[in-house]
Amino acid sequence: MKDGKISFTHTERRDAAANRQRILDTAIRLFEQHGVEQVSMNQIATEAGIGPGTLYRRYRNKGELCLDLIKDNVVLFFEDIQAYLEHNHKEPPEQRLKGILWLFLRFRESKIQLLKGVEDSASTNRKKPGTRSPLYDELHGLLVDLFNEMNKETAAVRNNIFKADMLLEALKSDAYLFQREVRGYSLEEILELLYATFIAHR
Amino acid sequence: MKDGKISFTHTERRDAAANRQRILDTAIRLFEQHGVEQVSMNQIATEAGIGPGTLYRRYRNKGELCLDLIKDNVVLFFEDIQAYLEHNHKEPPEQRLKGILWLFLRFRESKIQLLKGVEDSASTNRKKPGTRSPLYDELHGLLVDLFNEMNKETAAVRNNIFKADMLLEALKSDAYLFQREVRGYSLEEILELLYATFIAHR
DNA sequence: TTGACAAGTGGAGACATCTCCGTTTATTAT
DNA sequence: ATAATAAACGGAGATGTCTCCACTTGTCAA
Repeated sequence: MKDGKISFTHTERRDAAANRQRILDTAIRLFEQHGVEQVSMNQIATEAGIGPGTLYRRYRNKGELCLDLIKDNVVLFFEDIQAYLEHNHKEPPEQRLKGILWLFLRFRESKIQLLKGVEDSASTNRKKPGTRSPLYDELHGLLVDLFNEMNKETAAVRNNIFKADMLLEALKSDAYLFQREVRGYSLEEILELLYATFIAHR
Repeated sequence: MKDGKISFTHTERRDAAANRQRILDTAIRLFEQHGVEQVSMNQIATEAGIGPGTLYRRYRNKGELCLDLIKDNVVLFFEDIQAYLEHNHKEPPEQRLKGILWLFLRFRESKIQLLKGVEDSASTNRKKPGTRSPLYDELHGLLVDLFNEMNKETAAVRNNIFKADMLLEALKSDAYLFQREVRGYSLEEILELLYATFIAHR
């Protein structure tokens, strides 16, 4: 066999793969050129030389397309977290939680437009009201574990699940951009404020 | 002069007022019949017997229409808060904060669809990224005052502004409905969890 | 090679939001 | 009354999301 292509063909036809690459390239170019929010799915389809139906066949909405564009970064992000936790497993959970928040804030900042794209169409477009992405669930699990480590009373688990939900709520595009642009805080200041609000609690 | 009508005319023509009432009646009927999310502005315009342009002339989007439908309730809600605070001004600030949260949760529950309508088009539709409604600012001010009362150190004001932002974030439709429908909590449970997360701290 | 079939395609069109602008109408000053 | 005028109107149409389905094309097995 030449390479992975043959087994790949079983799930994606070769012409389709080519189209997919053209979509991705076109989207990246247009997003960089005009900003994620300004670019419509129609525009992407037209510039990629395909019909709108073809585009929507692959990505059910703009959010899925955005997500595909950062999928690799998401994987790297979780690897970073893994590495960080291993290197710092002796630190107190408060510290490790803060470290994860910092990693997340930097990730969020680096992919700010695409993440907003993902969240926007997720909220407009969800069929099931409260469905969260696997990304959400994975982070949520990590946070809950750390909160549990901080407070060993089993009665607190419910509180910790809730607290993790609230913390993730605070990290959403809307809330984050509000702090960043209206309140005018820097990344570092937001980290401190999050720490004081959700972790320090003396 | 006959009465107040003349000065009123200066701000709203009589035929326009009639149309406005028809819009409101139609919207209420359709919202109750099909649910806020399912009803389009076009549908409202058609059923009210006016053109879409006329509807959009008065309400720049569905959110503004929803807001107009609960404006009276919002006023009542703030009066409730005022009365509550006056009757309980001797209680500790933690208690008063909890009381306000309870009033808010009940208000939110009673107008859940319309509030979601307001928030949805506010987030889709905002020209200025982080602009918050006056409703938001008013509540925010109340919360900050109570947090400040709980912690008199002036250095904490910044933290308290942030904490109030986070608390309001937690009370948004999205986060609230997630707790309600996915986590399966009752109003009372959400109140306790909010209290434990944002107020009790220690 | 070839035929069957699943995978992929494209574009018309259903619907929604929202704008633009020529036309109509209520009101007021004369 | 009537004319002037500002407010209100309505609907065509621009733009966007997303679906549907008749048609085309790769792939694989025979």
